[in-house]
Amino acid sequence: MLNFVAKARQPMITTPDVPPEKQPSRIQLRNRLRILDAALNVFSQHGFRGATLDQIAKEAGLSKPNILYYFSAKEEIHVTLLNQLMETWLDPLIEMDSNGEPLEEILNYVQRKLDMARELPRESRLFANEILQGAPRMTPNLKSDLLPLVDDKCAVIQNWMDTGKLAPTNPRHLMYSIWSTTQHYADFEAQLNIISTGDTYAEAQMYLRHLFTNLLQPAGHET
Amino acid sequence: MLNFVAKARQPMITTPDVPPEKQPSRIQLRNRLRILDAALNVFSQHGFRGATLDQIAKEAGLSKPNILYYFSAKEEIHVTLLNQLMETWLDPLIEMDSNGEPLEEILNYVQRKLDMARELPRESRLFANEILQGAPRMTPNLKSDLLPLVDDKCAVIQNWMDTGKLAPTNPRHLMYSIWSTTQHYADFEAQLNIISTGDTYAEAQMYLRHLFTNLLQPAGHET
DNA sequence: CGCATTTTTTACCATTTGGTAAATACACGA
DNA sequence: TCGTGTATTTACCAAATGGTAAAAAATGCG
Repeated sequence: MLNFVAKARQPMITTPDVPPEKQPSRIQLRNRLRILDAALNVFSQHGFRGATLDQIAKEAGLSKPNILYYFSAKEEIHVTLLNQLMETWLDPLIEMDSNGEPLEEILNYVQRKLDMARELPRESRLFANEILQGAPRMTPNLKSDLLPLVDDKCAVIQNWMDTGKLAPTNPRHLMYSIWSTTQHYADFEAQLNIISTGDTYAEAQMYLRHLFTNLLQPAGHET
Repeated sequence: MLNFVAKARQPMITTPDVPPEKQPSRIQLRNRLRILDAALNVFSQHGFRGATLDQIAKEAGLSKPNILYYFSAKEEIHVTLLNQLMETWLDPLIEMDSNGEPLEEILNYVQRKLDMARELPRESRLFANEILQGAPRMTPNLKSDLLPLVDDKCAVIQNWMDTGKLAPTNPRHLMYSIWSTTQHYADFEAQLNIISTGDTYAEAQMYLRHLFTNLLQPAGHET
């Protein structure tokens, strides 16, 4: 019997936990990855309730009981994905440097978010699904991780505006609009595939740069 | 036995269909509305696969077989909602007048979309769910209704830009950004509830007006 | 009222779903 | 190579799910 609880990324060099819990074997590592990858496909497309273990099992190339050998329940797979996602998701915002050049920092943030939409569309959709459903399993994470981070970075942006380094506007809604415009390219891909023409991401990059530059360029700095 | 096919809104005054199909009774009208309302709650929160007839029945205050007396299958409820949604959804864009004052027309469109996010959040989420899942049941509608409309309106906007009435930018991506920023307030409500401060919609209205005015105001027209 | 039609309920059903138990096959270090 | 823990399969199960048939109840109209 296996089923070690998802203590995902903690390096845990400091306290060598009382039960010495041997490290996972190669097979465990490989299969857990397979399962999480398959589950990401399924959950991001159908949401938690709409996804089935059979689908995940099939996609992972494993039997259903075998999946439940690595994860004790459907929900555990989901929360594991969600926890991993939080890190990835917050990272670009964390990187925003209060000592950097303000407009460049914002535009960089937009660019990173757009890159993530292109490179990690499944993750974007997993997140969108979770929030659409009322964030039943993510509310604690959002409160503990996202909220303080947003508060912090909005204060930084507000400061940039107060000191005339950025044109004044609502920092929170600026953030919302960065999130929505960039994630839209992943979350609404099915719609864009129907109505889009040309290289969507290349166009998006130019357009968004233009959009946010115009908004935030302080007066008298037009190029 | 009932179960008349959803030929929803067609006034059909012209051709009085060969089988004279008596019009639905008060009870039918009331119960179909109840069911659709309940289904909108459930589908918009869980998506098609995640929703169950039992949930819908419970929420509608009817028994499950009774629901299947009015709609022949779960899917039929869903497509009925989706069809009704298309009309509502496209309406603000249809209203955009090529003879109006360009900037005002765009800002009006943004305003309408934002109003819809506030007043019809369930519809917004139903749509988002459908697209997130790859638009399996809506692709035909999008191709037949949305695509030509978008092409048309983008041409109008392009014309406004070419004639100097709007600052030049990518009309398609302008549209994407209007959709994403406004719908975000409905679709990501769970997230906003956690991190927002103050009157979100009042702030959003001001912010979005500012954002798109800055983008589209032709040079030399700053107020 | 009397009766046909409409609406609702009761009792099902086959399939799918998340999950378990136990037996079997496999890997790998001594 | 042998044995022990690891990994996988087989065979299940109870509950949930979409849906049906037919009886019962309610409606409404002549």
